Amino acid sequence: MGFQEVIQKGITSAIKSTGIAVDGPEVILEKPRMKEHGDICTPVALTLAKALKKNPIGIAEQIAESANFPPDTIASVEVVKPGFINMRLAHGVLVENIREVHRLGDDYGRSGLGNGEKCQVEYVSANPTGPLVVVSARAAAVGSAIVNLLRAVGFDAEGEYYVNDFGNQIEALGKSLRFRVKERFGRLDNGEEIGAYPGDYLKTIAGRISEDLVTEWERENSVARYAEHAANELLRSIKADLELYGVHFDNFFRESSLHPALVEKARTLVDDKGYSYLHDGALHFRTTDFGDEKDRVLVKSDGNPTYFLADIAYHMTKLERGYTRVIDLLGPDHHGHIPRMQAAAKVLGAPDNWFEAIVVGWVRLMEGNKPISMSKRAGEFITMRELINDVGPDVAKYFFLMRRTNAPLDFDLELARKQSDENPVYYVQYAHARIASVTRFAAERGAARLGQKANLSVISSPEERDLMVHLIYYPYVVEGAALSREPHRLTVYAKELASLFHQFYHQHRIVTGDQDLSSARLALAEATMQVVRNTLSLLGVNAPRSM
RNA sequence: GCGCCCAUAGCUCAAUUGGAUAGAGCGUUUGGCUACGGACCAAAAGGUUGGGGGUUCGAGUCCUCCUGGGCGCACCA
Repeated sequence: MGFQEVIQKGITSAIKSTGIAVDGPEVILEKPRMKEHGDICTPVALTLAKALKKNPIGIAEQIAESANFPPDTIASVEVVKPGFINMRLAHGVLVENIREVHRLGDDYGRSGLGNGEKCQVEYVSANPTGPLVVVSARAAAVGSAIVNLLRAVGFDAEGEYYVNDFGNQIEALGKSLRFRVKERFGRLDNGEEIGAYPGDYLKTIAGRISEDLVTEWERENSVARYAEHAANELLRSIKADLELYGVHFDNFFRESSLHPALVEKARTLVDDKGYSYLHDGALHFRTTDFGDEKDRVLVKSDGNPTYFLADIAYHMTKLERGYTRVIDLLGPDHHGHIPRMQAAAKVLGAPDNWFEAIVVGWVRLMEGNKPISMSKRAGEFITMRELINDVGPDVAKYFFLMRRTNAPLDFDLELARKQSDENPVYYVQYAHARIASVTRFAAERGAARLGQKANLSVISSPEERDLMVHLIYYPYVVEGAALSREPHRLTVYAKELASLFHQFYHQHRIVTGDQDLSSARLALAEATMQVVRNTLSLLGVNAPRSM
């Protein structure tokens, strides 16, 4: 049981034992914004005052007086102004937490909250019609961080990439590749145009196709060969880019594998539930019954299934595969899909809240304060690979994870390139490297082993205490970030942790002639290093021991 | 026109999901190492949270209207 649960229990039973309320509200604990307000506080008396129409201060005082906590957890309880109960943690609980960090190591911050529940995060899922661009880089960073977070709190989470290797866009891709191939061998017809995908990358792919193969494909007179080849080549390079970025998917699911059987099955399912109807020769899904603004087409009047129907089939497989919850990361231009997918989930028989959509906000690349213009149509855009080559995977990921996921993001390349104190990534990594360096120094002095058995009661300065308080909150930050799917909380936490360490380091020398003090401070520094590493690991960012 | 998202210090962003005096970094000004990493630390200045109204003990956060920006509103994916 964590320290918060212990406090919660103490307050809850105080509310009951004093007879303030038989069935009190959930005791919400918060970290006060200001240090003067203690280490932890609760506004529960304010909530109670509202319900009971009594004076909140009085209630708070009653709770404060009768609350019992295990020894060495709470040092002081104070009731202030409107009715807050502010508490100060005892040194013992902070010390015990440092030992906990050492004991658990990489597992500190992990929990079994999710009970091994099987869930899935689908992200990136960009069409294999070109290289990944920067918005996909953001989705990749966010998606993989969410998977890491869910695993950390005990969910059996998987990351999946849905490959749209079917349909009109792929056919258009085939045509464009065919153009590049004919261009290369000088076989272009008069007035022939490249079509939808004019980017140079198809030239590269065309350049690797042998003339024999081309002759064979031309004999079949089918763009399908070109399309299949292009999609496979592009998917291969997308996978390579993701590998370079350090983002690993558990599965790549191809849309083509849904056709035709599963797509047909999905259509039948909607039919059988009575939500489909024919209109103008096309089969429609009455998604308006579930709050969508208009009904959506499932089968076009030419007999071909829409993307939406395939997507229903895809989510049908997710349900069949036993995920109790699926989280889809959607591009900023796809937020309109949410209502129809919710409708689909209902008709598929999924439980409430089974389908969850997160919209990843736009990314605007900046060079200082000058936006970089990009046009996908003209084939001019900065790819994810170019971004990684420019600033490195760690910086790229960290920048994407600093902002709330659904908010638009300005990515300043000029700042990202800087290896200096202006760059927030290095600030955090520097703290880790600095501690690693100190431990090396301590080892030379033979002080390293002392850290393990340190008597932490000898440290008591404000800087040390602030650091310990921040460390004790880490598991709750992980939990909150996971449950709210907000990985950016981790970057905020990491920055604060690094800052508190730097303050401590600046104020106190760790390795001194005083062995007791040295080993105690070393134990604290090493615990900090461990938590920095755990945090960065969830973000998918390296924690270098030197830089 | 309808719907969704965004708007917080000069810039980039936080704000424990309705809590206390809205906080950091960068930039600006000023100061700080003869010992463990100066990619660091400290101090100052910087705000009508886009605007009006409402809900209540309490609003950046919730409801409403308005302004400005982005994106959707295909028998495309």
